[in-house]
Formats: sequence, structure tokens, C-alpha cells
Amino acid sequence: MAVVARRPKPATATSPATVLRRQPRQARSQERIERILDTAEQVFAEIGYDAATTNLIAVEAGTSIGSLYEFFPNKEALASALADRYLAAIGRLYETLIVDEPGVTPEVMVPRVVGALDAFYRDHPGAVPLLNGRFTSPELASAGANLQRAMVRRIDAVIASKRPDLSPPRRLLVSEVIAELARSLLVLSDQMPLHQRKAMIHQIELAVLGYLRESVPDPDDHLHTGADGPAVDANMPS
Amino acid sequence: MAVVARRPKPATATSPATVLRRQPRQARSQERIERILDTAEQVFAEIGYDAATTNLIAVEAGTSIGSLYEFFPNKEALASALADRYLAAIGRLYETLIVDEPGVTPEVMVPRVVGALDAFYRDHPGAVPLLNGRFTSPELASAGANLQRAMVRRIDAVIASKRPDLSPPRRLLVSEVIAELARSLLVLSDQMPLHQRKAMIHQIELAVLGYLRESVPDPDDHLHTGADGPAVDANMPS
DNA sequence: GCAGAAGCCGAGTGAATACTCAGGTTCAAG
DNA sequence: CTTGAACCTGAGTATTCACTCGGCTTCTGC
Repeated sequence: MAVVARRPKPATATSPATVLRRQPRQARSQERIERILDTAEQVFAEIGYDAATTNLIAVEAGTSIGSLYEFFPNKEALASALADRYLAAIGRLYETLIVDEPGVTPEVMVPRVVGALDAFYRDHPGAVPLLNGRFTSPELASAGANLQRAMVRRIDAVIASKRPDLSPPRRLLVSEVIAELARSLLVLSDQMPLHQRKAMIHQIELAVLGYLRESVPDPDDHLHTGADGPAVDANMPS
Repeated sequence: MAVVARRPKPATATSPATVLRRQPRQARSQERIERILDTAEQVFAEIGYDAATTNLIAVEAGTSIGSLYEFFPNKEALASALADRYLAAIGRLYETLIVDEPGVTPEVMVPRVVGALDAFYRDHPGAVPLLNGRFTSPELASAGANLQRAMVRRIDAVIASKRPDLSPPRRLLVSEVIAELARSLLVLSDQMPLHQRKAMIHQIELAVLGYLRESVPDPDDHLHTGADGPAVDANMPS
């Protein structure tokens, strides 16, 4: 991985926020940019960020390196632009799926969210290493962390509404665990052979639901109230 | 990542199985090799395989590139040698911990295995990307896959003994899910900030146990026998 | 103590590759 | 139609980095 520029920095000290070196004025170049990004996504996913050369990306996109560098200041900007795409898409997904609606039980919501995320990562195999990789640039890492926090907040809000009896810190821990389970699930399913993937995903839904039952015993469920209440001791963080 | 030689292959067509170019005859060089490997482990873990240069590893190990290449045929051999170390250690760990003994319930074994693996990966942060990385060389990938299969087999054997009522394919699926949960847990805990890690690990144990209860209802547990028996439908793979 | 083997060193080599730039082409406004 | 801006091109540049090799040092067996 190691998304690090070879040379310390090119002389152009442009603002770090902007991903594009220059805004395109014509439709032709706008399309070219899209094509370059689509190709970069493919190439990164297939051979990894480091092994991907900017020349290869340009050629595969049917253009020249010169054009690539006309708009993207450097190789990392390609990764950043892709990350922006992914973050927006996943953010929308969360907003749509992790909601506090009356009839939506965990048994309904968990498969829904898990299924949607699985589908997304299947369609975008480059997203996992980009957002969750160990050696990405600081900007990408913090972008991924923000996304994770957003998911935690949404889950926390839903639990707060459904289960007002839980203490806030306890709720937060559970939310964090669920979000982490979800993230690791995605990393996992990303590495799975396709034929096992579907069955495995379903089992993982069971694991999440199992964790919920284990960790947050349902007061309405007379079958689970009994000697094994909060299952195991010491559920709180130190 | 992309553990791929820059040049197709150096002229020396040595056997691929051997990690060392030559066996050391003197104690001094044996120690040097160990030091190089220890340093490589650190450096890979800190900045990743690609960003790590062989020169840096040599210097950090207090030796010269010449000496490094005296024993290791190329950069990838360093990774292979490390993988061998890891595989042996984790294999021993499985043999010790995943065992079919009378008094050992899931509630005992799961925390034990999870704790040991967590400790191992904490002490060896390079192991996760090396064995579970997406763009490692084919040899490393298949080594990691073998390890995973070994874990599945051991879990399967234990379940077979404890729960002879389960059908073999069902058992296998459950074993695979548990092994995958364990693996993803490690990838996860590897990326966690240390202060959250302990609490999170415990919660993940709950998730594994919760999955077990959800997926393999305990016939002895009168609290869980009832209307929600096997919890959710369609537990079998297509 | 000697000879030869084993080990060690690090400047140097060649290939890979991120990025530039001078010169050409296509567009849009007047 | 003209003109200048936007756009495109790809050979070339500068740099990095895996790996070599000739010369030196240390060890071991006799």
C-alpha cells in the first residue's frame, strides 16, 4: 500500500483540499476525467495502488499521461478522488438504511444494511483497501474514520430510540461493536471467493443478531429473560 | 502491497522453496540473519512492504545490503521467511488451544483462543497484512489459506465431538464462519486504537458465542429451546 | 601461523516510474 | 474566419530502489 509520494512534494504548492488541478471547461475533458477515474478504480482494485502505474491507467483509459496530469496533480489525487466517491455513496447508504422507523426490528435492519454494504463492496472492490487499508495517507485514513464515526452515531441514535433503558456509555459501546463488526465483515467478504460469499454473509447477519441478543437482552422476550441475563460479566470498557 | 518483483526474475533460477540463498556456517551470520528478519518485521509493520526499502532494513539491522543479499535472494524472501515464522507460531497456537477436552465449553475456549490470537497479532503487527493481505504473492496467499483451513478443520473436529447431532455440512459451515469471524476479528483488532482494543475484544467474544447460540441451539439449554429454535430460516449454503 | 573459506561491505548499475514540457489539435466566442 | 484559450500528446527527465560485485575482514581447520 503505502500511499506516499516518491518525491517529497512537487514544487506546485496547491491547496490540499482540491483534488483537481484545474476545473474542466469542456464536456470532452469532463468525460475524460470520469474515464480516468473509472479506470483507476479498476486498476487499483486489480493490482493494488502501488503496482498500478499512472501510465497504465492513462493508456487503459484511452488517453495519455499528459492528460491525466493535466487534471490530477499526482497519483495520490486519483485515490483521493475515488475515496470521495466512495464516501459519498456509503454515506447516502447509511442515511437511507440506518433509520429509526416504527416497524423496523434488528432482524429486518441488519440483513438490509449488511446486504447493501456487501453489494456495494462487491461492485467496488477497490473501496475496502482504500478506506480501510493500513498504509493509506493520513487524509484517507481520517476520511475512513469519519465515515465509521458517522455509522456509529446513526446506530447509536436508533438504539437510543428503541431501547431508552440502556445507559448512554453502554449504548455507545454496543454501537461501536456493531459498526466494527460491519466493517470487518466487509473486509472479510471482500476477500471471500464468490461462491461462499452469500452463505457467509447470511451467517454473519446471524452473528450480529446473536451479539445483540447476547449483549442487549430484550426485555420483551420472555424466552431470554432468566439466569443468563447479561450473559457474561464485565460488559463495560475500562 | 503487491509483493511482486520489479524485474521479472533475477538470473539465479534457484529453487523457490528455499528462503535462504545459502545456509550460514558461523554463529555470527546466523545472528545477523535473525537480526535482519526482526528488523524487517518491524519495518514492514511500520511502513508496509512496498514502502520498506532493503537498504533501510539493512541499515536498521546494523548491517549492509551486501550482507542482506548474501543470505536472502530478494526482497520477497524476507516476507516469505517472516510468513514461515508466523505460520509456525500460529499453527502451534491452534494445536494448543483448539482442543477437544471434557470440561472445555465454548464459553471457555472462545475467550482463550481469541485472547491468544489477539496477543499474538499485537506482538506481531506485521502478521496480519502479510498473511491476509490482498496483494501478496501467490505463495503467501496460499500459505495463509492453508492456515485458515487448518483452523477450520480443528474447529470442525471439536464441534463434531461435542455435538454429534449436527450434520457434517452444517458443522463445516459453522466452523468456517467461526474461523472467518476469528480472522476478521484479527484484521479488525489490528487496526484498533489500543485503549479500545481490550473492551472490543471482549465484545467480539460475545459475538462469536452469540453466533454459536444463534446458529447451533444448545439442546441442554432449556432456556433457549422454544419457538425461536434455529432463529432464522435457511441456514444452509446454496 | 597459514591458507582458504566464510562472511562482510557499500559504491555502483540498470530498470522502473512519477511527473514535465514543448509543441500540436480542438473548441468557442466575436 | 480568426484568435486565443482549453485541451491533448508522448518522448524525455529526475529520482528511487532492488540488486551486484570486487575488494576487504574474520573465522576455522590443520
